Amino acid sequence: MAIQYAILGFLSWRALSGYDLKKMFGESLFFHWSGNSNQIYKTLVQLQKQGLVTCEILNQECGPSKKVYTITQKGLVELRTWVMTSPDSPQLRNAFLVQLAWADQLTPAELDALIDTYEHEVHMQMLMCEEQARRNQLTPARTERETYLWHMISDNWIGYYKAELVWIGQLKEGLKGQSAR
Amino acid sequence: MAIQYAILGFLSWRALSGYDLKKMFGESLFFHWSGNSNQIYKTLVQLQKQGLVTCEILNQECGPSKKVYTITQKGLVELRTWVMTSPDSPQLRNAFLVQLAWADQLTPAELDALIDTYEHEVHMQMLMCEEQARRNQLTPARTERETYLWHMISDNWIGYYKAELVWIGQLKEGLKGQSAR
DNA sequence: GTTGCCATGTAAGGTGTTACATGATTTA
DNA sequence: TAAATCATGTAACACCTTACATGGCAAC
Repeated sequence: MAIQYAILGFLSWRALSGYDLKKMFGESLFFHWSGNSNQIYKTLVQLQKQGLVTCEILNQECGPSKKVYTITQKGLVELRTWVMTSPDSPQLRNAFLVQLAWADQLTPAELDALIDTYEHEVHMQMLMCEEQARRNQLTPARTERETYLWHMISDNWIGYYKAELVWIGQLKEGLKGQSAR
Repeated sequence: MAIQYAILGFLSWRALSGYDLKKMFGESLFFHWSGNSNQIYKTLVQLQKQGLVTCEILNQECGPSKKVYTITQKGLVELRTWVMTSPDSPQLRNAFLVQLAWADQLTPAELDALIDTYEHEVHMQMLMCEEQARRNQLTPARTERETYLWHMISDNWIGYYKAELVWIGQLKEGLKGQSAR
């Protein structure tokens, strides 16, 4: 999908350093990148080469100097163009479903344990998402519409986890019914 | 996540050639890999080196000869071990949500068009999933429980797309309400 | 004086993709 | 004879990850 557009997006909000972006990606659950320096610093250099961002070195009084990146007009156009491209359908990568596909060799107890572990994992993830949505930091809110959009993005994630938990419930029920026979 | 376990899984069902696996991954929506030769043939060689599969060259009367891979006892143990590992929480990679995060610079009409495109994409994907679940080919059904598990896997995917469509509906409603103000 | 945060960067490797190369056989 | 299918494989590269290197400054 390319992290470059996510970076351009954040820079369209405000000027940021590589370190700022690193933290943002590291903390955000909604932007799924890990926030590793390698990718971010390299991408920033590349964006600068393409003329999509400019870089200003800021010598701070306290702490080391940093490079603050600002999006250019060209960068804004590039971002806008990308935002308008036809979205791909989302790609789910749920390793658990692959595990489940070959889980028939497990005993009923082992399978139950596996599902419980997954349930717990999903539940935790949901709580973290809700917490992050509640704290609502590092989200631009320049217009009422933008606030709404970001709210709906959180909603999408939380809704997914909720639906997943419901599905897990059905799965367990079904297996209970099966072993009773 | 590693395609190797998905391959081991299929081989635990029946002996297959690289070409068979390539087709399976290419056709299956539930196993998200593209099914490119590079990955599959290399992985098979690697699995053979590890002693998890054995290879038999089959000279067919009609058509070119092929290498048929069979899972070993060691391979079955390896697969079982992996299936029992603690599942990670699923990772959603929905580029559309990232587009939406920076979509406030679009006009209402442009945003509507973007959402409509996504809705169409998701709808198509759902139909394809349903169709594949209905055809129900290339799914092992060695026990009643395995049949049930594979049914629930389809269900998970289809449920996701359905939930996504509901969410899109809410998103559109919300935007309508917003622009009315 | 060691831990932790700010800040930038590199090295190495994992995982997956598209595109291409090769060659035989079947079908239109 | 041109195309599609069967069958195996390589090359190049995109994207992302963990781990490491460097250095200053702050706090305890």
